[in-house]
Amino acid sequence: MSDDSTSGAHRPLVGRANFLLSQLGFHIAQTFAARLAPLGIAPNHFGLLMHLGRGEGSTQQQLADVLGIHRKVMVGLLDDLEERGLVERRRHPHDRRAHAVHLTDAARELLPRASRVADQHEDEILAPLDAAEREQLVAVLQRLAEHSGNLAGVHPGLSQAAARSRRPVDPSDMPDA
Amino acid sequence: MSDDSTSGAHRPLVGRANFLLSQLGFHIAQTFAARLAPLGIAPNHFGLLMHLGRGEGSTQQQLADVLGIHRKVMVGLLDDLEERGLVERRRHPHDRRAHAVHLTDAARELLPRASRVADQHEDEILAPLDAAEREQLVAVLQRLAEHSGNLAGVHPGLSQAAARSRRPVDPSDMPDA
DNA sequence: CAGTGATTGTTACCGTACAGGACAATTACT
DNA sequence: AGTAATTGTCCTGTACGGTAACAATCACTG
Repeated sequence: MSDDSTSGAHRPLVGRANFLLSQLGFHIAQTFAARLAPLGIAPNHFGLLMHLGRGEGSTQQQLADVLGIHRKVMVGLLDDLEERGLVERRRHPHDRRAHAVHLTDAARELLPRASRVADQHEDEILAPLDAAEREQLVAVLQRLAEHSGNLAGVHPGLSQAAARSRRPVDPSDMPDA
Repeated sequence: MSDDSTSGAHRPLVGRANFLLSQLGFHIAQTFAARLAPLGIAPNHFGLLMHLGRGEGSTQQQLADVLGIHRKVMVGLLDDLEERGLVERRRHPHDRRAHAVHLTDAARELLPRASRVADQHEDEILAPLDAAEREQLVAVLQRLAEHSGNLAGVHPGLSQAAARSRRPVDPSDMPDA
């Protein structure tokens, strides 16, 4: 407190929770994208596949609403996934202008693998923590996420942060893999 | 564990620490940028100013090295800050091709205000936690950050995530301010 | 002291990603 | 039937990141 009178800006960034969270979050997003790249999908694709794995047949508009993105972005995401043979745009049974989005068998085979990648990634991130600390951290983060106003399970950077899956994985971006 | 045999992807994202950290980190970066926007700077500018507040006279190359970005990005950052009258590119005393970057009085007046914005922002993010929980969270995050391989106090998204300060602050991005 | 290579800051270029508006096809309402 | 709204898509302009190149200057070498 006594130092603040001189400049007020000397509190280091590494002691601020907001900086640490942002720094860690960005790093995690980067490394997760790198881990997912060999599977041919990006984190936003993974989130979309996860959602579809829990309920198919939705329209693109419904999916966009749930994930908090614009229809146009959903078009691009589904184009990517359809190109990789992971989703199908079927005709909607009740609305002929809408598509009913379904997973393919390839996606049902890929999804568990991607989920395992996420588990491994999480495990590596949390390596310095024991089981009790991990549990406590997740609980705290869930409280913070809920308070932040973000929709549960909806990543705010879905529309932009993960669209660079086309870029080949740069080894310099992967510190230890 | 018993459900994993069916699809393996049913573990919700909200229970994964890596997703929560990425989600929170992104949200924090966004809201922090919005809080900083009225001051006319972006988070990356703030980080640079913070660094300069602790030692002026460095060359642009030295600053770029410390912050882990390319010289070209530093040129843009300093262009922004110089345009806002926050930094000066003086002649380097020993190297006439390099610039010695110095803060202006306006920056010395702005820096404590920006620092207070960061404090308020942190306080809002951590609102659901009491003092002990906050301290423990910071300690845990520091451990994770150190293990992640990120340089202390260096934000990996410095080069890209904060360059949108020109965008006017969208009220829908500010949940409660 | 001349000369060659390396370094600093800057600019130009290119490819990509995102936001906005506009569009045909189809549905819902009157 | 006819009008308004919705769905999915496309087009365009804009901005950003990364590469290469450039003038100016320094450091080293003979």
